[in-house]
Amino acid sequence: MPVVTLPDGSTREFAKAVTVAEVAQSIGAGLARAALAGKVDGRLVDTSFSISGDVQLGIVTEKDADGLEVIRHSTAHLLAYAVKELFPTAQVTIGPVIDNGFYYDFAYQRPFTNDDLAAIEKRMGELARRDIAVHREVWQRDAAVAFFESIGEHYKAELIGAIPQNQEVSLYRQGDFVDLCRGPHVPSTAKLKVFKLMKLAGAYWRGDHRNEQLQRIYGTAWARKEDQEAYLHMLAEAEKRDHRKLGRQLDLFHLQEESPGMVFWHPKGWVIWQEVEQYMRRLLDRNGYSEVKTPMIMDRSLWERSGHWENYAEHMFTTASENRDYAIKPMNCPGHIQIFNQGLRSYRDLPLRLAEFGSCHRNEPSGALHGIMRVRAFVQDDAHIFCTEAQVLSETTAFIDLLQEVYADFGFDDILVKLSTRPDKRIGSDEVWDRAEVALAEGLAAKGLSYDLQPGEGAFYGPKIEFSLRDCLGRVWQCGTLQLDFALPERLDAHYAGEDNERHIPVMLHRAILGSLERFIGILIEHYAGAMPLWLSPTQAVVLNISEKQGAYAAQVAASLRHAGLRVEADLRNEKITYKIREHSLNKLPYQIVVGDKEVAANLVAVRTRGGGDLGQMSIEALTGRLLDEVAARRGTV
RNA sequence: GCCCAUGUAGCUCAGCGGUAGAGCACUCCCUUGGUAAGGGAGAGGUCGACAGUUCAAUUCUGUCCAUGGGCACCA
Repeated sequence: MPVVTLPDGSTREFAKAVTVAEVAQSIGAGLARAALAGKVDGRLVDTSFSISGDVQLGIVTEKDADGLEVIRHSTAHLLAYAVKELFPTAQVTIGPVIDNGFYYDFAYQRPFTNDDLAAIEKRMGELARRDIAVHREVWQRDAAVAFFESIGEHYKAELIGAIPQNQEVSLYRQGDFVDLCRGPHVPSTAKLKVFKLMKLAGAYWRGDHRNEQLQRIYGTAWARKEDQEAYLHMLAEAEKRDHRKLGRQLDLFHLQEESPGMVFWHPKGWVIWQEVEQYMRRLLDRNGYSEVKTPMIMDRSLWERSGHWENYAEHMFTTASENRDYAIKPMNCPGHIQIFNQGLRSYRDLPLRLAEFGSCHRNEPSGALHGIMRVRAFVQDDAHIFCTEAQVLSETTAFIDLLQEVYADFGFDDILVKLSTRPDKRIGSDEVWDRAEVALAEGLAAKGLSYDLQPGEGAFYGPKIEFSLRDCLGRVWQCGTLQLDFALPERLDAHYAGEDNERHIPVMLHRAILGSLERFIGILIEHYAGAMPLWLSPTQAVVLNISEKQGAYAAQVAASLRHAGLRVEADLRNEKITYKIREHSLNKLPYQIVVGDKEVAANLVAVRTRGGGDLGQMSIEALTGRLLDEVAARRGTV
């Protein structure tokens, strides 16, 4: 006599065991048609799931997040089904749900082509329209292994073989296609209406680069056609904002073959850089940091002592001279410890905060490079705080305050936090790691920040907190970091005299807010789609004369604004005003100052914003005040 | 580093076994025009690099380099 309690609190009693589908049918035919899965006591199940006892039940439809998940998962299976029909010798592996869709990895004797992709998508559509029922079957593990081996699916057999023996496994069957899967799945392929295969890629079996490479097919799937269209539109928007495209269009920087992963900053791009750097410099100064500069090249022995040579030699650029081997610094910390080590330090010097806009080089794998976001030469807004263990908490909270101020000033308000703990490859004892991990967690707790725990993702010398920004397209970028290090100061012989007149080893905090300036500027470009807030705009205003007669006045207006400290150009070219406005608008120039005979006569200017807003006529003084206020407030310009 | 794709004028791209084309940008001339493209003329390319096949290679093949999408990596 199962009693089913529905989400609204109402109950239904059945004379015997019923399936989720039958419960849905008892509520209404519409709901029965819409049912994709059920949620029984919090667990997602198929609509064919049989309820024999008293349960809480929710009918999952495409309106639920769970329903979308089921659709995507089932679409991944539909993809595998289509591939097996078209390429019977392809072997299936795994096909999980990811953000916005799914993928499925296959092993096949030749690479799939884009033509194959189109054929597969077409077949998926045909299979979906055939309304093929999806059945769940429960097998004994060993029988399942034997079955998949017998049909030549060795990867599946390996996966099932890893499941504990005597455990039952569930298989899903649709038509001729059978796959191992925990489920649940939609009851029929006809529920899968909105999907699109996106791209082909290579991926290692089980995510390990020592294994063979499989072929991954990515797809997107949605409950409603409008949702998919919105998603595809978002992708198109993201492409328009691509910092590589905008960097070229706006003449900010370029990259070229001769120095892969290293940026040539053009004058306009360098203005943005300098604004960012000077802003950070002022803020660090106000927050008790001392700026330093350390050598780019240091003897190999120093990197051996720091442990970097052992752990990262293959990713360091090296050079040699007069029988000495050097490394080009991949990071600034050993250099900062050299400064700390000069002279005898006292506990009274702590905390000592050494900051550097540190130019680093790392020989990143060629496949990792990505525009100016992932490069081989970069500058970090790096600093190292030498302190006592007792000071870690206050330094952590002060750092978080500073970081939040910076992100807010750049226009980011959605910040994600992750705490990464000890990796397998590490230096330092477990007791030290225990203390380090606790200290960071306490700092986060003190600021009331919630975070994701990433076990095993810490640096080799200590745990870390990572701060990521979510931009206006919802994409996440890791920028800030705070890394606790109990190991490196000891390795490089840093110590101070304590109040007890004993020798102590300081704790070191590695920290950055922007991360690399290259990457951060790339993020800014994409976040603002190139239309930077006024304070960061390479050219803040351009003065346009309507005809040659006003040339001298236009030049004088531009000079006056420049004198006030603004970055202003005069465009006196022999072109129509519409032509100039179009060009400067495309270049995302914040303010366009138009002067014609009327403005000259009245000693005024006509002001237009880059979004097309007409601010009308005003005096040069009024305009100057307005622009300076906007710069000071770090506001965005429409 | 691995898989796949791509590399033609400053940019975006077309083309093709008989050594190249468009649009925009650029230069000059005409035009002096009031809020997103006025008109005309001109200049510009060892078709990523190096080999090979061929009477002939930008085109076909191979190797390398770079870029793009993923994977792996990211101190």
